[in-house]
Amino acid sequence: MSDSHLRTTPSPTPSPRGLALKAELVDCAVDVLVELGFAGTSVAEVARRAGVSKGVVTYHFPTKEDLLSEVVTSLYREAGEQIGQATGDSDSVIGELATYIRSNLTFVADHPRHVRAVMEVAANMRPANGPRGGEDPLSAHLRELIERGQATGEAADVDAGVLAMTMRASIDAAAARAACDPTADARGHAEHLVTIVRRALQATEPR
Amino acid sequence: MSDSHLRTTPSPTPSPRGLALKAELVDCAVDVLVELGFAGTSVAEVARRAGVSKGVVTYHFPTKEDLLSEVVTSLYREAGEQIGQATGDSDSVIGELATYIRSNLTFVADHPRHVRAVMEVAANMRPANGPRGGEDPLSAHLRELIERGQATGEAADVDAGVLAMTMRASIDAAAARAACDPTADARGHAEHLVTIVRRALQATEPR
Amino acid sequence: MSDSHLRTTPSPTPSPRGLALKAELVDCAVDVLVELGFAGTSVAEVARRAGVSKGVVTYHFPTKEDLLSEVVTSLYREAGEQIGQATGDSDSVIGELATYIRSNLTFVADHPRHVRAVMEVAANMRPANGPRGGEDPLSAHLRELIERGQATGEAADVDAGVLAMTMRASIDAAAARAACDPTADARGHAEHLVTIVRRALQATEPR
Amino acid sequence: MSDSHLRTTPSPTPSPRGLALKAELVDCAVDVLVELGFAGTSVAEVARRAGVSKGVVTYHFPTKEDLLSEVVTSLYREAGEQIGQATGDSDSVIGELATYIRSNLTFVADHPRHVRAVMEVAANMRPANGPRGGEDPLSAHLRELIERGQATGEAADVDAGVLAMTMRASIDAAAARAACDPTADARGHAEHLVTIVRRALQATEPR
DNA sequence: AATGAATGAGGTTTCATTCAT
DNA sequence: CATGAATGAAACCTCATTCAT
Repeated sequence: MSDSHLRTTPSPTPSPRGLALKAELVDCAVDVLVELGFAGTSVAEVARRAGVSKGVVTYHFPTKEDLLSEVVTSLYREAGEQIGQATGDSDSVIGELATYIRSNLTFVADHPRHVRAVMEVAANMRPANGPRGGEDPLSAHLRELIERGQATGEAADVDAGVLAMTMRASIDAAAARAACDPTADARGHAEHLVTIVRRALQATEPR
Repeated sequence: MSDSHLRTTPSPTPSPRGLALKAELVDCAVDVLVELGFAGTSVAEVARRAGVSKGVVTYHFPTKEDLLSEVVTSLYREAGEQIGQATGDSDSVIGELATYIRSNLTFVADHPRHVRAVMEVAANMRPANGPRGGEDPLSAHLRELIERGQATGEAADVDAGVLAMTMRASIDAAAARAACDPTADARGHAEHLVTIVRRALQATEPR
Repeated sequence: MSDSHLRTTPSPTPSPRGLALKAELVDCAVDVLVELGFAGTSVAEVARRAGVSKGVVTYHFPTKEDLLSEVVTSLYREAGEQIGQATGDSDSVIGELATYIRSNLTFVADHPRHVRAVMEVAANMRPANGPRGGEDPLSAHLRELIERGQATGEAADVDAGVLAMTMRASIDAAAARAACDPTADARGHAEHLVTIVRRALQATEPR
Repeated sequence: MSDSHLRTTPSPTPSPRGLALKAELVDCAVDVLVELGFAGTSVAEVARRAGVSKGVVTYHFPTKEDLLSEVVTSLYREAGEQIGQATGDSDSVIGELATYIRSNLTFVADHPRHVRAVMEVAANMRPANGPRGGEDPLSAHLRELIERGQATGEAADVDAGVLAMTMRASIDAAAARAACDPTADARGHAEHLVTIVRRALQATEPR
């Protein structure tokens, strides 16, 4: 008890004040990313928009990377909460795909700027070990879902990998659009995309 | 050579030598963009790879933006030439869409690095007049094509705008993949995407 | 404790608690100076090692310079106490010199880290009034001792100033060595240095 | 011949202009080191004294460490040239020691500021692998010289390591003094130190 | 046409210090 | 007494750009 007060960096059990400011800084970083792009995003600009000194930013986020990582992480956190509780017809694979698309694009419609900011970061903050090939994990999940449907005969035999990539790409494109264009209708996009996917996977009528 | 007085800007009737060097510089810029990303791309690095002094670069491209614009423009030029002469079944809309997909992804398969470089630039070098909303012109062209097919009854009544966006997004995603992952099969992607689009546009009950 | 109104500077009649903490902070500063060097010594690092917040340090030592000065002063205080009570053959000058060397290097052998820390500070924290020329006071004291011996004929006629500087330099070098290298033998150095000095001061032909 | 003009960093075959400026920058760095100390030495201050912009310094010395290293290296280069051609009585070990002392302190007397600057750098720019214990190589050379004399019986049996350290320390102390105090007499110091060393090594009269 | 040199703005980060609680 | 938060100056470094040769 006597020696429980260490630390010279932000406390692990942060004061509400500090917590609120951190969130505010992340918000400002999102704005800057969306409006000025990754290359145009500087710690100084974030501080300026938050109305604090540059030092405040580096106090809470010792490194620029820390700040941007938090932009990404906080979105994932929110997405996890919101999407996690979205459940649809999980009895059919096509139903699951529809739920996936809808919950994704609903989330996008609710947080267009944050989503765009994360895309900006993801596109530019490359992992240390060079550009990674391989399949995107989000697509991979979709692909497995599709393949499951194909195994049961519920879904037609189109290439699962390509369809998965296409779905993800379509969702991301709608997200990008929604972030820049307030008139864009992400939820409408979802419905139409569901239709497209459904038609693509429709078992061909055994004449 | 025609006249001997000093010029301080690149000749309006450029010498073949100068042209070749410009092309070389663009090539090197592509390499740097692919390997180091937009943020890592500096004039100095391009010059180093080209084996020339930094001054040479700024002589031919007064501004960094000029150089990067040329990276983009030259790809469009090449793409226009190669894709322009690709003709398929232009009697059916679905045939035209297939040709579009195939020629696009064939081009991507042939120039993966250049394509990746342009994506890098496009993602980061935003137009001066803020983020533009509205429909991407490439998607718009596809949408019109689809709508034409729907008008004739050849294509089913899925949302043309969403399908167009989805097609473009799928093509771009495959391009991004191909640029990073030499084992990726852009042409295979094209065929599978054609299938997906065909199924999506198939009139529902031809019975 | 005598009065209960707020104070904003450390109490003039410091509590034992405060005293102990100040000593602890000085100790930590010594550690940091030794391990990270002057340039690497920050208030934050000292606080971290002491397990207190940065504010505690600046509370007890309003200025970084105050802290480092205390590092120096406290060593001098300890040295004064320990060396002051060291007495040897004070009947002969050479005996006094030997005692000086031995007590100095004994002290060094007992406090190698603190000594190193002070050297780090002394080398970098220069007096406000520019670099001081002139004779180092410690050397001056030695010089006077030697000159006294020369006046009585006990010591040979070598240059007292140079010998004094040389002795001090040798002691400091041994101190520096001892601080970095735990295998160094400061006390052995003392004996050998005594021998060297004795030979240097030996009347030439006692015959 | 056509492709012999690479490089975007200072040319390996530098123009006389660049060479002169580099030397000037090193000179200014020496001044700053002497007057402001290691901790007070900033690239900006060096640039200010040289009357050039900060960028010029980092153009010629990409890193602060590069600049300081050059301060050290250039002194060693000059010292090597000047001391290398100093030859004295190399028939006796004591003669060699005297020559060593004299040539060292002559050099010091000729370049007091540069020497002081290098000491400043050496004291603070610690090698990456922590503080190194062990014997200083310069002392080691002296020790071997002394031991050689002892092997032949020319030199008395005082501890060679301690005497070597003491000689080096005395030389360095005189150098430090000379850099700050223009009235200091390094050459005089040399003569008196030679006397001290000679007496210390004098074979005791075999009665 | 081409080069090396120079510039200065701007970026990230560190840090001593101050202050409200 | 003690703390976490905030500040702003200054450090090093990168880089697009300009210019004399």
